[in-house]
This record gives sequence, structure tokens and C-alpha cells, in this order.
Amino acid sequence: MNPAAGGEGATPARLRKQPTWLINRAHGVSYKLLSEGFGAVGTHGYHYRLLAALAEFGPSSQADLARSTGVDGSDVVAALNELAQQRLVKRAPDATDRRRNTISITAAGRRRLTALDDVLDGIQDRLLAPLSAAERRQLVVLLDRVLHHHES
Amino acid sequence: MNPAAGGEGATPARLRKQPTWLINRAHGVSYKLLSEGFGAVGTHGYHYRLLAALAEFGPSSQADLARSTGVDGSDVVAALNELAQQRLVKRAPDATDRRRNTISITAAGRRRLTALDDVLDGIQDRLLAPLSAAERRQLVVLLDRVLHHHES
DNA sequence: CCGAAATCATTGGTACGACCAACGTTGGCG
DNA sequence: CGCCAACGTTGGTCGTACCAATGATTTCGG
Repeated sequence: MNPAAGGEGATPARLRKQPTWLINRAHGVSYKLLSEGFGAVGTHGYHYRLLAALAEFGPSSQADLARSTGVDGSDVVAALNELAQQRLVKRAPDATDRRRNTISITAAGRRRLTALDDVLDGIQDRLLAPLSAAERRQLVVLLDRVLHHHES
Repeated sequence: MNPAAGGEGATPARLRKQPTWLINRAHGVSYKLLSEGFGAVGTHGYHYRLLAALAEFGPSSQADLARSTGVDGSDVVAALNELAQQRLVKRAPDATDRRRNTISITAAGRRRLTALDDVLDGIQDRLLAPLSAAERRQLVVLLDRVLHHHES
């Protein structure tokens, strides 16, 4: 992300208070923290989402993973290739439906997931550092309301 | 943006309350509204930022625009090419410093900018539809505090 | 029971935002 | 004068989020 990075010229007033602008920049900060944190552990992007879904919902088809994580099917394929290569998930043909693969998380996958959970907790904390616990809850609630509205 | 688009499988619990996740999705919704709204007017992305900076700070060099908008210099070049082609800005060599171009917004540029302001207002409104005026202010304040912290 | 429609995994490609490196030109300063 | 910094520009990279098409398979309507 880019928005008004270093320490330079003032941002136009038109932008400063626009929610879309603030969200855009917040996303930038958030993304940067995430890619740094995840990169250090050798993981990135979709991996966490997929591992989380597998840990919570158990073995799933790739199509189910795509639906539950919101990741496009084609990207699921690529991410699972990487995860399988690291032995974090296992791909096995589904006996009852030969179109499907059954993906399951391995023990190593679970370990990686809890490691990522810790990383992620640290990131949330750094991201929201200037906010009190109550304010953090408030932010979450407000964003949640907004998002809920845009999913009918 | 992608996150959990249509209406399908539940999102993993690990993700649902994570601020980074919420911000990511909020960014998705925001981006979608923006590109739709701006696209309909034949503008996109960096254009608004540049026009806003020009209107507010007056004629500027491209380097200044890059600094004040946070847009990379190379992207400023491309965006200005498009804006100039539509006669929304004027590029003129700076007499006193022949390295620089002096970019200024045209009358048509100002008209486009106010049109975009309207579009943008509508978008903020749709984005935050479920929130009261007080809640919107609160969200802005919270995000502002967070962002301020990440710019020292 | 059979053919049409839907579903699945997969390949390959697109668009866009955000970057980085390199270059030739020009300015400023010691 | 000589060197370094700043400027505009070109031409890339990378990651996220998509879409379209294909072959294999299953499901379903008639």
C-alpha cells in the first residue's frame, strides 16, 4: 500500500476525513504488518485463512474451502499446492465423489496455525496500540455493523 | 477485494473478530464502491487524489504531488498523462527550474473534481449506511487515532 | 435409464495498486 | 569545476482479487 507514507507534504483536506480514505490507509498499515509478520514465519496471504478453515471445519473439499474463506477457487489450488509442499495439509482423493479432493490439516499444519495465531495477536495489538480495550471493541463493533450491511 | 463475497459457508471464527480481517473486508467494500462510482464518471484511482491536491495547493511540481498524495512518482507520471489527455490538468515546463514541470488544474479539472466530490459523498453515505451520524464520527476518530500512531 | 445441467479441480489470463531500480537532465554547493 | 541531490520518465516486479474455459464426474429431470 502507499498512502502518504514517509513524513512529507500535508494530505489534501478533501481526503483527510473521508472514511474511504481512512479505511484505505488503515488497510495499508494492516497489510504491511501482516506481510511482515507472516513473511517472517514463511507464510503469506491465503495460507492462514485456509488453515483456519481446515482446523475449524475439519477436512473439506477445495470448493468448500473456497466458499468458507472467500478465496477464489483458482487461488485455493495454488495456495494448497504451497501448503501441501510444506506438509501443512494433505490432499487426498474423495472416495465417494471422485471429482473432489479431501483436504485435511496435518499436525505440522496445526502447529503452524497456532504459531500464526500468536503472530496475529501481536499484530492486532500493534495495529490498535493507541486505542483502549473499550475503544478497540467499539471499532470492531462499528466495522462489523458496516460489513454486515454489505452482505445481503 | 474478495473476502467472503456471496452468501455461503460461515467464515472461520478465528477470522471473524480480528480487526485486520474486518479492515481488510471493509477495504474491499470501500474499494468496490469507489471503483464503481469513479468508473461511471470515467475516472479512477489516483486521479481524484491528484486533482484534490492541485485544487488545494495550487500548481505543483510532479515531485510535490507525489509527496502530498503518497502516490509513487512513476504512477504520478502515468496518471497525469491521462488527466492531461482529458484536459483536466495542464503540464508546463517550469521556467525557473528546467527539471520541473508545473502542473495546474484546469477549469474542466475543477468541474470534474466537484463532480467527484459528489460521487464520493454518496459513496461514504452508502458505505456507512447502517451507522448513525455520531457513530460515523466515532469511526472516523478511532481510525484517525490509529493512523496517526503509525506515522511518526 | 439417459442425457442435460451442475459441480469440481485446475490452468491460464486479466486488472489494479503499490512498489523499485535505473537513466539522462538539470540545479545547487563546496 | 565537480559532485551530489533532485526531477521526470521508462520499464519493470509482486501480491491480491478476479474471470473464463476445460475435462472429469456427479446429479437430476423426464
